[in-house]
Amino acid sequence: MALIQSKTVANQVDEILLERIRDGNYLPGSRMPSESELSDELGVSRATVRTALAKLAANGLILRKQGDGTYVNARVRDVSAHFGNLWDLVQLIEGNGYKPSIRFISIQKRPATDKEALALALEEGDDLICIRRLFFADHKPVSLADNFIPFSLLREPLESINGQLHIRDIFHNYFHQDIAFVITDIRSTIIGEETRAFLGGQSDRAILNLSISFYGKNNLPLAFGINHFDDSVLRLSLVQAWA
Amino acid sequence: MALIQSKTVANQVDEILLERIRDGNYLPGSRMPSESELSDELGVSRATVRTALAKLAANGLILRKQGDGTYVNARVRDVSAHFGNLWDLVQLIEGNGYKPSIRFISIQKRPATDKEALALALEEGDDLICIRRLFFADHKPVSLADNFIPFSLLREPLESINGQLHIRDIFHNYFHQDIAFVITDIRSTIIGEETRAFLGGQSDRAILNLSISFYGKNNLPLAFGINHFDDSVLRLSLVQAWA
DNA sequence: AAGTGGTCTAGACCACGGC
DNA sequence: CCGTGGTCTAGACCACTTG
Repeated sequence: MALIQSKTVANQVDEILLERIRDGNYLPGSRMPSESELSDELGVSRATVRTALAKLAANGLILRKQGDGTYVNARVRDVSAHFGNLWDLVQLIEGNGYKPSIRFISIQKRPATDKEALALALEEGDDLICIRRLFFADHKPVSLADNFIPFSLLREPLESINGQLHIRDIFHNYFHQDIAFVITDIRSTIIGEETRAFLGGQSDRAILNLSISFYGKNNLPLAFGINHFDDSVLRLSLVQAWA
Repeated sequence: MALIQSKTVANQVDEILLERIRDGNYLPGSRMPSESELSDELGVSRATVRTALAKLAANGLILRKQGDGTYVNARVRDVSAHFGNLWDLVQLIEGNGYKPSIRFISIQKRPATDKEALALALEEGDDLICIRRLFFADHKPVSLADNFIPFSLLREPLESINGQLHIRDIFHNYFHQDIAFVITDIRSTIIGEETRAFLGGQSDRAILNLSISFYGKNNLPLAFGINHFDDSVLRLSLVQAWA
C-alpha cells in the first residue's frame, strides 16, 4: 500500500479516511465503502480498518449501522472540540473558526503554597515554576492559562522554554516526561479582577474555569493548570458517540 | 469460563475486571495480571482481553506500560464522571458521594418557538413535548433539567412516561428510537430567577449550563436538553487518558 | 439471499522495560 | 534476556438491514 512511514498502520488509515472526508471524496451524509472494500483497497486487514473506523466513530465523524453501512456524519461541521482535545486551546480556537495565537505573559520560580504543595505532592516551600499565557482568537483574548510545575522536574534551562508550545510538548522537551492521564474539573465562576485585566469585558460576568491535573505514568502529579475561559467568544462544544 | 449470559464477551470481561478493582482484588497502584494470564484464566482470546482493558484505560482506571505491565490507577477515587457519562446526572451525583433522586416537575405539550423548531428540524408551531425535572443530591437540588422532544416522535401515551428514567431509556421505551450521538455545549452563566426558584442560593452566582443535542442514527435531531447545573455542590470532574 | 457491521479467535512479530 | 504491552493478520461466525 502507498503509505508513508509514520506511526501505526491503523493511524495511517485513519488519516487517509479523515483526508477523504475533509476533501469531500466521502460526502457528508453519504455511505462510505464497506470495511472489506477499504481493507482490499488499502491492503490491510479488516481488523486494522476497523480500529481506524472506531476512532472516527468515537469522535462522531461517522455513523455505523449494522447490516447497512458506514455514513459520514453531516452534522459535525460546527463542533469545536472532541473529547480528548478539551485541553488543546489552539485546536479549540481553530475549531471555532478563529486564528489562534499565544502571548507569553510570564514565567517565574517561587516557593509553593501549602495548597499547591498538596496538589503536586511536594513539601511546602519547594520551588515551583509558574507559566502564565494568554490565548487569542483573532487577536481577541479568550483564555488566561496558568500552569504550575515542580521545579525539581525541570531538565533543561528555565530560559530555554518556548512558550508557544503545547503543554504536552513542553513536558516532553524540557522535563523529559510524558503525560499519561489528566483529571479535569469544570467550574463556573464570576470573573475575577486579575483575570479581567487580561480578558476584559464586564466585571460581573460568568466564565468557565477548567482546572487540570496532569499525571505521569508513575501515577505522580506532573503539573497543575487553570484555564480561565471566556465562553462568550469561544464555544466549548463537544461531540461524542452515545455509549 | 463462569460468565452469565449478557452483552458481549468483552463487556463481560470488562465488568469482571471492574468488579475486581472495586472489591480490592486488584489494589490501587498494584500491577494486574498480564494479558496472557487473564486470557488463560478467563478462557478468552488475548484480543478480547485487550478490548476490555482498552476501555478501562480510556476511562483512566488503569495505566498500561509497555514492557512492564498494567497498573490500577490509584488516583481515580475522587473523580465523579468519565467522558461518556457526562449526561448521566444520576451517575454524576453518585460519583460525588451523594444519594441521587429525581423530582418530576412537569410535562407538557406546546407549539415550538422558531428557535426550537430550527434546532429540532421542525416547522414553526409543530408540537413539542417539554419535560422538566429536578435532580437532587441527598435531598439538595443540584440540577434543573429541561428536555424538548418533537411530539410527532412519540409512540406511546404521553401520560405513561416515567420521569425517573434516563433520557436514553425514555427514548427507547416511549419513542422507539435510539440515540446515536450527542453534541454538548458547555457554558457558564449567571443563575436566572426561574432556575434559582428551583436551585436556591445566592442570586448573582455562576452556574454551569450544559446544552445537549441528541441525534439518531439517521442523523436527525431527536431532542434538545438544557441542564442548569449547580457546581457549588456537584463537582464536574473528568478523567481521561492522554492521547 | 446477499452484504453489512459486530464480535471473537489464534497466532505472529515488534518495541520496550526490568532483571 | 525474557515477559510485557502494542500492533497486525487471516479467517470465522453472528446479527442485522436491505432488496
